[in-house]
Amino acid sequence: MSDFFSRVYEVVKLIPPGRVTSYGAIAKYIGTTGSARMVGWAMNASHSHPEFVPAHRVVNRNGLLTGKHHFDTPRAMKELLENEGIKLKGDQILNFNKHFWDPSVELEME
DNA sequence: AAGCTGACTATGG
DNA sequence: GCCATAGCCAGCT
Repeated sequence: MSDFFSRVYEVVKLIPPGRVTSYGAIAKYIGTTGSARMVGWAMNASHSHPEFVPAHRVVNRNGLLTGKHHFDTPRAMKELLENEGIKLKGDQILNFNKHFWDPSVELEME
């Protein structure tokens, strides 16, 4: 498996409960800024990962649950997020800025 | 082997 | 402010 995927999974697993981040933020943290698609692709391949990857905590830059349809059930993502205390308006995360978790900042990585 | 697709993001009109 | 286009790169057909 590529290191890229391992790093994505590692970062995603580091996302605290009740927090969310964006594909772009993860991509930036890894160093593949601009390749946010690859992060999403890694999520799609997360089913090949031996450990659970909280992909439901990863949303797009708008705080929209774009990847919900890739879960077992379309509402699984929403249910998981609400279960962690995140309020949602349909597929849109409310107070997204407040729940936003930037690995480049929170992990104080340089 | 070559081309298309995709869980994104930024920029331009 | 919303719609269209371009850049990104690895996996799948």
